[in-house]
Amino acid sequence: MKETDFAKIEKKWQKAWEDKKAFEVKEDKKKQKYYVLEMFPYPSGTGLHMGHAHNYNIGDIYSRFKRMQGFNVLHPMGFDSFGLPAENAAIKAKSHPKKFTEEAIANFIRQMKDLGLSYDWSRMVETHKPDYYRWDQWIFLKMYEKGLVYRKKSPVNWCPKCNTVLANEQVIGGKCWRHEDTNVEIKHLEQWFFKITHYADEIYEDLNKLDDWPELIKRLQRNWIGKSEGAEIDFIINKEKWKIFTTRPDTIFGVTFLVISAQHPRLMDIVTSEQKAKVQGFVKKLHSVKEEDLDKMEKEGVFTGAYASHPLTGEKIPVYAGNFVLADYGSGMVMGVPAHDERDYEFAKKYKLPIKYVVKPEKAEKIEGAYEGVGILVNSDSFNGLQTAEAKEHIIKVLETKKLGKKVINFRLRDWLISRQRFWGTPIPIVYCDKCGVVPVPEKDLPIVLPEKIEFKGVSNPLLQYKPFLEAKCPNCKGPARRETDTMDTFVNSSWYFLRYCDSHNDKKIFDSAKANYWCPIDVYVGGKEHACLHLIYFRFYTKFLRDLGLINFGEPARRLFNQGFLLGPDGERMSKSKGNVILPEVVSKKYGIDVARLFLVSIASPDKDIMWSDEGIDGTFRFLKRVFSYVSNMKEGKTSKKIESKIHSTIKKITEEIENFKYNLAVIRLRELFESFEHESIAKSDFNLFIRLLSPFAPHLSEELWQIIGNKGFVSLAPWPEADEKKIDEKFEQAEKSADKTVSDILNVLRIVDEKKGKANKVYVYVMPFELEYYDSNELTKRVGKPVMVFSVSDKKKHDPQGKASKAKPGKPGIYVE
RNA sequence: GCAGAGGUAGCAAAGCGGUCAAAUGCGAGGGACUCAAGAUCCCUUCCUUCAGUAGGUUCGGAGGUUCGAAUCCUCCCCUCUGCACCA
Repeated sequence: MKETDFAKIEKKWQKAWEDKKAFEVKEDKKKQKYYVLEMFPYPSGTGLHMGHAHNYNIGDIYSRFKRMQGFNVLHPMGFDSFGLPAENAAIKAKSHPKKFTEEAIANFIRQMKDLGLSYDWSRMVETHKPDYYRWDQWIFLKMYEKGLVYRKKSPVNWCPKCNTVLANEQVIGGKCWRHEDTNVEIKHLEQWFFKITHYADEIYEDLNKLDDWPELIKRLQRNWIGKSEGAEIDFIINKEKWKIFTTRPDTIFGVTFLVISAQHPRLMDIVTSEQKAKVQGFVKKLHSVKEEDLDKMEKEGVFTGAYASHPLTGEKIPVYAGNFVLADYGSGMVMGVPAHDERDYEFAKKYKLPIKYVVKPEKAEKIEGAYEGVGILVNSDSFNGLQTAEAKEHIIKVLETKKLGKKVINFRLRDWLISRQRFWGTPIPIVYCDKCGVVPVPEKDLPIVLPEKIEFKGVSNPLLQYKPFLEAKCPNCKGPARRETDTMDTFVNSSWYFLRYCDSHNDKKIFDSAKANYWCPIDVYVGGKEHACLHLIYFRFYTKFLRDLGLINFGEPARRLFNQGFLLGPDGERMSKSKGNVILPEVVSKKYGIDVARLFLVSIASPDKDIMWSDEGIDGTFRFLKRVFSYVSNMKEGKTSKKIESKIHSTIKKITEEIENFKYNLAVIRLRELFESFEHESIAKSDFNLFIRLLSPFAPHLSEELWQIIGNKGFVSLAPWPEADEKKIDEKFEQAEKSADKTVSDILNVLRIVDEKKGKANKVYVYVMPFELEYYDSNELTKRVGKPVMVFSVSDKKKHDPQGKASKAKPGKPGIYVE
């Protein structure tokens, strides 16, 4: 077999699948649906590399498996085609991003088809097309209607390289998510926000329902959303109520100071004239600190001169301005309980403020510093003796009756800033009218289309200078108005694409609800964990919003999430062009065929682990598949045996479970073991048919070819998945197989020793227990040992056994004689 | 600092209370085939021993639970990945 043949076979079947539309699906009430989705890619100009292939392969295996199991499998693909790289390329080439994007998409599609992925291409979505993004705009208007969109001037994250603002989620450790080396700057701008916080609680709580999501992702999301239950308590400063937020209302009797954020907009309202200069100096000093050093800063504060009165004791409590209190979380002011909070303790020590213990641990412990645990209240008036949890309830209740506080839940999650000062994104459907102000574009005027004739000259958004786009009529008064030039964050596009796949050509509606409800939610969603706090939060938010609009009847987009590991280059580094370690599918495909690569990728390790490409490793997979082909071309139809049937059915059982749990690596090992048994034993054609079906999800093209060679009709990709027949599985055959392996090595060991001591032996006699006779096949042993092997039962009177070796036989360990 | 994941034979990677000296692949070595090489096939690959199927020491380190631990518990060391003052 020539090495290039695999590639040729693959082309043949890719064409056949396409011609027969093998993977296109329709809603079918009679069949159970199954929706497998891989996160769609941004079509980058550099094309698709083996890392992408790995990702899609994982989803493809699953969808092929489910399809064979008889499910009506939706497995679509599309492109997240708005984004900066295309725009930057356009600026450089003085061209249009559409050109770059569509070239890149064409390239991606070609590459994906070469991978033999079983997509229903008829459902493809491309987010840069007006027939897609008009629905982004439509959703924007719906959110606007529901009060979930607002415009606000606020401090926002600005990436100087992207020349645009970023959402909180796109700032990673103070750097831009696209530019690891670029610090994000803070700018004060008027921007559009989606009120994702409206759903904060539900997004948080519903994580509990997502049993089949990785714990890691759920934990990251919980962390990001940061739900804290506590109380808002009023302290009176200058006869005015000032709120603080605390999760520990039970420690209220331990308050010895308050700290207001140095960035608090109303800070100066409470500062006394004597302290004014000091406070101003402090605030000024803070502003001079660079953004990156902010978190390394020591806790510092300055007395404001003001005193608050304690809501329960009436005590006078000093108010400090502090650098460690966040202005935009809670109310921007906190109570200081140094006895029970590490930070407050540090602060109190520094400024010599009193420390008052009000919670005593239940078990006697020596307290040093702050005690943050739970316990029994002391020094707390009528609340003494209560446990932390009950104390919280009681104190809140008392505060509520006095109208000095209430129970509240705070979230760390902020609203989603969606404005981007860039061209290549979904235009925000808003106009600004001198008379009417901010006016949303009516639905009937959608889509607001990005101009095609526009020129790309500089770095800033060209829409700002492009009059045909800029000049609009006010939908209200029909007077002149100016169009919004900011576009939407690309994560908007990817937040609902999975729904559009269900009805991707609908030009009347965003999608047909019945269709979406049939296919969704996604049954298995495959993608990287880097989206834990980005896409995977946004699309959960969108799903809840669209449900509340009445468009869909479910609130979670994906039942199960699978995070695949990264494919690293042969050097163990992330693949990148600059490192020169990129593995391209087309290169590998030419040498081995793509099925070899696909099978190899899932053989290396469990798909959720990071794996390293190895040029030697793939040879092993190549050898295996070549062996299968040469086996078929020399195959003699024989008779099946109970032994081989047992092996087949236990393999079916295990592989089915292993694929179900994404343990592809183990499934592949089982397949190889099964095949090895075939090489040792006589099998029937039907046995081999079962093997091809098991192989098919992993090596789909080659399996089709084998299927055909063996004389089957139709696609093996659409053949039913084998069912394990438990009755045919017999443990003793597994045991026998192990014993045979052991016997082979024992025989060879004896032969070696005899060779050394007495010279060559040429015949081998094996004495087995009578009931084991059927497990030892002399043909098989002869083949493996390379010398004629005779198998006798120990009870056989006519056996050849001059040295009485038969007496050494034990169950599973036959006696051996050589001469 | 806090939280999580992990450390298994030359490498990669399964195993997660007995059936474990530990699947599988790669690499390495031996053999068969061949004039030879390659391909292919068979075998070996922790150490010792040997007409055999035995013994010894292993699964980051140190203890512990158990008749029995790579697998469970405690402490320690190392690696990775998140969150970094959210009150």
